[in-house]
Amino acid sequence: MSLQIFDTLAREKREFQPIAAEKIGMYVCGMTVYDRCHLGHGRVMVAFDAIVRYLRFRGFDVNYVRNITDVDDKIFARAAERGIDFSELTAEMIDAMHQDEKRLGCQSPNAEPRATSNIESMLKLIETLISKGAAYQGASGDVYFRVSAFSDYGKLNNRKLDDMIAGARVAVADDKESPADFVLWKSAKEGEESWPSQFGPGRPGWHIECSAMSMDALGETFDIHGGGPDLKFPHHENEIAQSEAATGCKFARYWMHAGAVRVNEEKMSKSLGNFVTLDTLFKEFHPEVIRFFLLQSHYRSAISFSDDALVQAEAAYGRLVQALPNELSAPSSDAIFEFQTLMDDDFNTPRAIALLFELASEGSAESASSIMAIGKVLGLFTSGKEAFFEQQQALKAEKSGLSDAAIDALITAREQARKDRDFGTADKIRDDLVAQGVVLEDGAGGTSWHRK
RNA sequence: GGCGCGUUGGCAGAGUGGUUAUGCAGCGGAUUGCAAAUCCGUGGACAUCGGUUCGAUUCCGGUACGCGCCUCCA
Repeated sequence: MSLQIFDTLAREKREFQPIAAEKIGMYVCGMTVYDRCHLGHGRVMVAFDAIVRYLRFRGFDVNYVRNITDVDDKIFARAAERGIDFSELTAEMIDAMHQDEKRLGCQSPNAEPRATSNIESMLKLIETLISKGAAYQGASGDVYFRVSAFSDYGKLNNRKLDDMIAGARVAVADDKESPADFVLWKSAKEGEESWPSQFGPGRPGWHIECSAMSMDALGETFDIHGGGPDLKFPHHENEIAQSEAATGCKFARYWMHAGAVRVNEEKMSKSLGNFVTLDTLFKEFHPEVIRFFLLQSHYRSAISFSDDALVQAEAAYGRLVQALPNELSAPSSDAIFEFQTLMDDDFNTPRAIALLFELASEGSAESASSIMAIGKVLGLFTSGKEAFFEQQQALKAEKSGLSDAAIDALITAREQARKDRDFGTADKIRDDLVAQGVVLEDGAGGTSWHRK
């Protein structure tokens, strides 16, 4: 049985064969830390976290590297707006990102190289590119990558250079040889944050950091390079050009891209302003529900976000948590085998989740343990059965105007009415509670309740 | 204009050349004072037009609609 991965560059599923038998080097483009993460960021984090977890379950020793872009115009602009130093802003956002990630049940990457700590390495790479004729310094002092020096330019996105220039919306700098050339080193203007270099004070262009840091961490050629859907072009195309032009070697062997999160048929994005931050969502829904919602779609498909979709996911996930075993025993080897078959086909998490439901309806102790075992590989059920429901109830209680004590008092009143066979009053109390999101359950041992 | 993706039942979302996806919701039943929860059962789909085929939702081609990238964005 072999693992198939859809490779963006090949535009088809390919059998996965790592460079070294048991080891995988994987680099994923991370966040530019100038603002809080939104659901689109969350999707990339969760998708690659599930992939890494599965690869590890599959026996691979994965070295998962995800960068932090902490040099960028948007960062400087936001810091200036807030009147703080840019490093203060990035420290705050990095911290927030780590919290969001943790709540989503993601394991930390093995390394998180930061652009500001790797400028030396980028300058070395730029130097190499210049010496090979693949880069040049313009009159403005900016250093550009010479796209014409890399004949494979456009291979990731299946584009021809001529077509790109023809429809160019690229800002044309006067000192560029070609509009498609992109900046490697940006010379500093008066008052801008800058780092010293042989090209004069300035800061790195966006793409060069990923080439430098990924190759530093994983070597000139490594196994998997991933990222969000909007990085395919130009970011990843440019990474390939820079890296391969510098080393003469193949850069990443498999390219993986997550699909977009959509809102009303449109991509969730900063520029459209239609994004929801994870932070906001966590106030409405348990983080595990968000993760489950994300995993319910295949990592490459577009996923439609709506409040209703999350409510559906919440109901579905709750059923699975309910089916979790009270005492863990050995999972069914058949179930585990099936899970592996499904995931081996380009990480089919929606199908794996369907398997979870099939196991839930079996209802045996073994199937319950299988749910737990499989869920663990997907990074689900991390809170455990009781804690999950407790946390979820606490979340809902916070939004509710009705205190636990008030609910208990109403239930006591209803109990009395029921004893008096005054079902009209009893039902009225119950209906009022339902209207306020409180559901009663009359059991043998009395009435229990939960918030919905 | 270039490159690419999608269109599956009320909604979400997999997959397959001929056989049940799965979930949420709905409906019927068991249960309940009535409910809730649970359990059992159940209806409902493959945008459109052609082609290939014994047979296509699944392969090929056209059409329509939607979406993404081509500028910062995960």
